[in-house]
This record gives sequence, structure tokens and C-alpha cells, in this order.
Amino acid sequence: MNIKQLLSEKVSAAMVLAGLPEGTNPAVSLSNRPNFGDYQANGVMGAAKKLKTNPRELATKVVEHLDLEGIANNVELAGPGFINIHLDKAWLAAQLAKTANDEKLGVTQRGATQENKSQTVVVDYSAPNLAKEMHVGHLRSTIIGDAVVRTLEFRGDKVIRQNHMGDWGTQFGMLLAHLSDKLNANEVAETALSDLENFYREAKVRFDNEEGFADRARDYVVKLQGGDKDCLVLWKLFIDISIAHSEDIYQKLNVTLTRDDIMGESAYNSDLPVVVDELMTKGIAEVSEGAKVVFINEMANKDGEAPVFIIQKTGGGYLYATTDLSACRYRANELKADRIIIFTDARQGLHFKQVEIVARKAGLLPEHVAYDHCPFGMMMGDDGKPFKTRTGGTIKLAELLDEAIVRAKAVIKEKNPDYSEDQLNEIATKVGIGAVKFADLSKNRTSDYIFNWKTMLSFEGATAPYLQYAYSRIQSIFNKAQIEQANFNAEITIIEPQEKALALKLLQLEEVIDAVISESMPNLLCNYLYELASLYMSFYEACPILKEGINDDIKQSRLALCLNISKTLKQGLDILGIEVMERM
RNA sequence: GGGCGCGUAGCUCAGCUGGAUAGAGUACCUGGCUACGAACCAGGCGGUCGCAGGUUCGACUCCUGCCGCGCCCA
Repeated sequence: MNIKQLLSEKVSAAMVLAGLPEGTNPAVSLSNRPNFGDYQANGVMGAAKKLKTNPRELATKVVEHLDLEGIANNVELAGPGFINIHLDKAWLAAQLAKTANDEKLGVTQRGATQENKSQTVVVDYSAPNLAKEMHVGHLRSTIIGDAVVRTLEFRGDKVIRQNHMGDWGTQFGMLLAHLSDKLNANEVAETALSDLENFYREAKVRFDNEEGFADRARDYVVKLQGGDKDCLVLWKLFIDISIAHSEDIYQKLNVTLTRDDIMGESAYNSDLPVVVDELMTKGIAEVSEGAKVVFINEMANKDGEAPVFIIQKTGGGYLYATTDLSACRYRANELKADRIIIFTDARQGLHFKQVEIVARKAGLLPEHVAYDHCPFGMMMGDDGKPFKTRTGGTIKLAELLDEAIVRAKAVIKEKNPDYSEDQLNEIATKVGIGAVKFADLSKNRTSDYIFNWKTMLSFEGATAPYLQYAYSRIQSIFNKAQIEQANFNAEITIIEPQEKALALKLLQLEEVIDAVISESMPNLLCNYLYELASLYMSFYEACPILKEGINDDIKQSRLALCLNISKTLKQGLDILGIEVMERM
């Protein structure tokens, strides 16, 4: 069900009948004011400008031809040519009834029809550096990516997750040398690597200060790249333990990534020389100062100087650029992607722009495959300055999540002193993790954002607990009424304005889902769910359900509305990777 | 120096292909629990949308030039 789409079609048809050319944009959007109706069509004014006619007269003609019989109970012309559409309550109720028993809540599935094909979408997200522990800077990519993945799957697309982990590179020489020494001193690998941050710091200190250690580290790099067996065993050990750290985080974060989704940088190693050869053969790359490079003429400046894109260094080493080119081909050819989405921070914008240009030119990425680099801003400290990843001050993701749970537990305990320790822990986990995720997911800005414990872990206002609370309240009502939700069904009659607002909001889920997919912006879903919950809270105050003296038909109708809201909240939050609970 | 992004209420942020009186949360103030759960609700306060031009019936939105901040490339 997509009301906006339906109305757009209706208005378009009326525009054609009124003499406007096919394809004129009806510009249907939500009305921003109740007395302007539920939706408004603003396309007439733009069309009138092009035709140099009177917009008001043209709008009158369009309204005459506009057939919204049964859908709208009032269509009015306002201002210079706005068409305000007031939807009919009975029609809204009828649409809701259709979605009542649909597990997809009335959201039409891609792939269901010929013209509505499902896509294969490769989503590259999270991608932590395995040399270190995940820190707060990894939060955005991980949870935004996961939310988009779940949205795509909900809509019926085929998603292939790709965790492009940083499991290769020169820093591993230093780490392996250090690990080797620890093992020789009879330390157990798991113990030695229990704190990766510490381990990295130790190795770095030795690298900078200890006589001969840097040379050994470089030696390890050479051996590793040369495929030395003992060295690879050591590397594998390190990687495995580091991945386990990430898995803990994913589980705690309720993120769907698993080991099977890992396609680290190292996976492309054998293909890198092939890619370079191919670019050389095709004449796209050339040798410049000993390195193999691509001059990107498409991005040349005013003086005709093209940026240099290095794919192989003078010494023969490869770079991120080479790996990312190889990944393009793998995803397009092997994974058969229709669309590739990459979630990284905004600093890599230029890099991915260049990768795309080169990959397209080299035929590694066919035209029909969409390549979307979706950037987001950096995490800043309270002082507005960026977090420094190397010089300390970094907050480990694991610590942030634990802190969130501890804080949530304190709040829950205060409000519900009777919960057992187990109940407390379970609820605190859902509330705390949900709060952290929602605080981040609800922000759209691609610019930097300020990290603040207080706002991140706030449980009041537009937060995850608010949505979870709304859900729990509904469960509470059904429990009190002793009604099984699974088999409950009743006719919805819309009477109060709060009920109409809720019905309308519920029917807009598909519009929101589609917007999340096309823009890769889960914050749109966050806004939607908050608005839904907020409308529910108002409804809750204004429209009693179980109180004495409530007519039974009205009671049943309101319960049916509650059930619909409950399902939508649960499903919507699930897409965001946030859990709900019966009681909180 | 070149490129990208950002400047909206005290603070954190929304604002959809240009639309009608720029919206939330928070903070602050006023009301509401012997009540279907007050992690809530109702209301109030708070804005020259960085500045200046331009495009037009209409600009937070598009264009140009400045100012400030951040990042990337050299």
C-alpha cells in the first residue's frame, strides 16, 4: 500500500484529461498542516508556469477531472493552485483491514511481479581493522549498514553482506613479531590478544623504540606477503581471535553480520596483479616514476592536470585502490550485483569516486551496476574536536555498550523495583543497546556529529526506550483485557482525529521503506516510528479502551488499531535491529 | 592552492523532486497520576534558517560571491 503513489497516479490522470502533457509531475506530498488535508498536489503551479497560463484556472480543471471517489471525502483548491486532499476515514479503515493479516504489514514485495523485480544488492559495511579493537568510530557503518540491509530484505531484495575487514597490511608485521615473542614465552594466544588495543600499543612501542624490532617487523611483512607458511599460521591465529572480538560486538549490538559475511582485504590478494595487468594491457594504467598509475582525466583541473590514482607502488606493493578495484569486479561478476552500497566515513569520498571512474573505464564495473558510496560524518568529542584514534582518548565500542546497559539497568530498577536480576539484565540490554543505536541511526547528517554520553544514553524524549515503552503499553492493554493477539481481529472504525492520524501513519510504512532504500538513510524510518509512537501516546490519553462505559464496538476497533500499531512498531524496530519487550 | 561537506531555537537535530504561518527532542515555565504503565500527556517560552545578491507567483531548499568550521588531495 502506497497512498502517495496511488494519489500521484490519480492526479496525473486528471492532469492529462485537463490537457497537460503526459509525464507532468503531480508533486504529491504530505500536507504540513491539518486544514490543508492529508496530502496535497502542487504540480499544477509548476505546469502552469511552463505553459504560461493561470494556475488557479488550470487547477480547477484538474480538480474537475480528479476521480477520488471513495478515497477522498473532500478535495479543495487553495491559494495559487494547491490541491488539498482529505482522505476518507472509511477508506483508510478499509485499507488498514487489508494489512491486518499480512506479515509484511501491507508493504508490497519486490519480485512479486514482472515489472517489480527484486534486486541483488551487495552491501559493504562495518569493515573494522582487525589489528585493533572496534571503537566508537565503527558504530555508524555497522548499524546503518545493518539497518539498510534489513530494510532491503524486508522489501524483498536479495542482499549479500560483505564485511571488508582490514586483515592485511604492513601493521601486521609488527603485530606478528610481537605475537611470536609472546607465544615463545609460553603465553596463550587468546590471553595475549584479550585486549587488542593494549597489544597494538605494546607492539608500537617496541617498533618505535626497541633495537632490531622494526627490522623483524618488516621481515614479517615480506614473509607474510610471500606466503610463508609459518607466518600465515601466525597471521591466521591473530585474525581468528580478532574476528571473535568483532563477533562479540555484533552479537551484543544485535547486528546480523556473521563470519560467512567476511570478505577481508586479504581475500583479494591473488587478484591484485591480475587487475594491474589488465589495466596496463588496456592502456588505462601507465608507468610513472616507477609506479603504475591511472591519470584520471575525468577529474582534471582547469589547467588540465589529472589526479594520479596509484594502483601499484614503485616497490611493487599494492594499495587500497587496487583492492577496491578488484572488489568491484568480484561483486559485479561473481556476486551478480545490481547495486553495490558501501558505508564508510566521508573522508573516503574522493577515493571511492576515483575507484568508480577507473573501474567503469576498465570494465570492472558495468554501467548497469549501481555503485553507491554512502558517506557519513566523523565522531567528534564534546569539545567539537575529532576523536584521536592513535593518541588515546578512544572509546572502545564494547565499553560504550556495557556502559549503556549499566545506565539502563539503573533506570529500570528505579522504576520497577520488583524485577528479578535476570529480568533486569534482559530488559537493560534491550533498552541500553536500543538507545545507543537509535541515537545514532536517527541522525541523517553526513557531516560530523558530536558524541556525548548523556544524549547517547538518554532514555527520555525521542529515543528508543520511548518506542519500546509505547510497544510495552500496548502489550499491557492486551494482557489486561486477556485477549490473545494472535487470533484477534476486529473491524476498525475511525472516529476521533487521533485515530485517523494513526491510520494514516500506519499506511505510510511502504513510502518510508522505499525512501530508506533509495537514499540509504535509516533515519527516515526512525522519524517515522517516533511519529507513530508519539501519535499513539496522544491516542492513549485521548481515547480510552478498557475503561468502563466504552462501547464494545469502539473497544474492539481500538484494540484492532493497537494491534496494528504494535506490529508496525515491532517490525520497524526489528529493521533497525532494536528489540522490544512485553514489559519494561 | 584545488576539491568535497557543513553553518536552522541556549543545546542535539528534522525539514522529502522549490510550496502556504520553518518543525521535533532537550533545557526552562505552567498544568495533569485513588486513572488502560507519568520512561507519558496537554500547553507556554525560544528563530534576521551564517552574510549579501540573483532566479520567480513563491527560496531553509536552486545559482553566484563572501565569512566561518571540518575533511580529502597536492
